[in-house]
Amino acid sequence: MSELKIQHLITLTELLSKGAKHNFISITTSSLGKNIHKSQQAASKHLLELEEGGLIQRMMSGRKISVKLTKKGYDQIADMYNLIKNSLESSPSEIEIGGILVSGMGEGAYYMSLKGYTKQFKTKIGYVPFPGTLNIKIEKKEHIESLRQVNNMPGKQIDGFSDGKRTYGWVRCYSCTLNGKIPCNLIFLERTHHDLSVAELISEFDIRKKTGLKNGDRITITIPVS
Amino acid sequence: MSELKIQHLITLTELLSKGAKHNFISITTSSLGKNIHKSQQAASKHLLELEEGGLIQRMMSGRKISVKLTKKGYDQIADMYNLIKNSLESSPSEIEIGGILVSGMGEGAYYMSLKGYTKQFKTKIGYVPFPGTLNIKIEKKEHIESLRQVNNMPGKQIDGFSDGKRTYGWVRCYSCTLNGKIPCNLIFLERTHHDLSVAELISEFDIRKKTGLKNGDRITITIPVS
DNA sequence: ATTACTAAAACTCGAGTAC
DNA sequence: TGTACTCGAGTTTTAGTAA
Repeated sequence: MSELKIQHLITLTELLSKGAKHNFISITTSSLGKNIHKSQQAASKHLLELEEGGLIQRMMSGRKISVKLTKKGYDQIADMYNLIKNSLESSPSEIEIGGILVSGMGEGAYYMSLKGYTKQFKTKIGYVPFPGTLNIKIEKKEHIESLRQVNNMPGKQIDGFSDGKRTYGWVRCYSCTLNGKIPCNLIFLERTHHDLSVAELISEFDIRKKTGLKNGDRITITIPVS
Repeated sequence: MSELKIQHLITLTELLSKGAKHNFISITTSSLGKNIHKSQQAASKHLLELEEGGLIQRMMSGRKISVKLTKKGYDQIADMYNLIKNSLESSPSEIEIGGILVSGMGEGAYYMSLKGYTKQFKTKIGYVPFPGTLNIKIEKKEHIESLRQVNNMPGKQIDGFSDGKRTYGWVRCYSCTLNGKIPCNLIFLERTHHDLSVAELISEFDIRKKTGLKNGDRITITIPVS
């Protein structure tokens, strides 16, 4: 992880951005200090230390200083660059939420079968869900937080409607997979907007039947993230 | 340049590489400490400070800690990444050397016209140089250093030869431009290997005639770098 | 105007330790 | 085991200042 003192990285980067890779650049310690948000004295010391460490080549020219990175100095920056780059790239772009299968309120099945919803499901998520939702009890605080995060992401919105007697709220869908393989949709309902300790899943088929999952089984939901 | 304390960047990067961008990851302060080459106490403090700065979201789960980067935390890393990236990329890949045109030793003209050299010039740099070299007096210490750097780079080697009476040393050529436009070659001669306060240029044409440059004029040589 | 020294203030770290 | 406090030692930064 580099025996490079980290504060010097900023200084090196500043010099590099001024073009100090191949040519000597002429600077003053106070301008450098200003740019790295340190005092003139600190900048002067950094330069001295960088030279001592063989990271820069430093010459006095008149009252100013001429500096150029050495190969070692350049390599240090390149190393740090690659370290961050790898961290950024190896970062998986999925949210994982674990929970326990519980029995849902039977009413879900009824609502989801209403014509006002099914027409939209067909066009927006590509299928009419099997009647009935899969309820997942989320136990870990951090998974509830993750669910909150999903809730703040834009999803596929199924609009609410009214049949004259009453109104039915919107449903927001997030494509996801159950236990890494079963495709389904995580849904948020307008009416239960507040409760994030239970996640509801819908799927084209009867998941309980297809997978043999029973209440009390631990499951994992994986939601892809942009 | 970020009000982010730099030492925390390492911690953030470590968390990110463990996948803390989208999901809470479960860690102990001592394992984190080990990874960032700091003590358990330092790791604990860093986490506390990162949370305070709004860079991570932190939850106790049992005896361990669950951590996730916030948008702000992620942005900080991305910012630093882009900063370094820009520095690395905006870095011009040329060496610039300034100097003053002086009269060369007339002998240069003679040597460069020898068959043993001209044949090689034709094949290696594409032309037979105008007889006579252009001598540039380098005044700034840092430009002499730059010249030394060029001298350490691999160039196009014109081999020495012998005509039976005496031997002629090698010549090394570096394609460059004079004052940003005139194409020419910077040459190093075996016999003057040591003196880097004068640079010698050769060109296909008579530069003095073509440009009207006279002794005492300030000129700039630009040498492209891999 | 510069650089860079000294001394003191401000930080950061880790050992010891409480919980 | 865990986290995270206090406190002393070491390090870094800055103010003041010499050259």
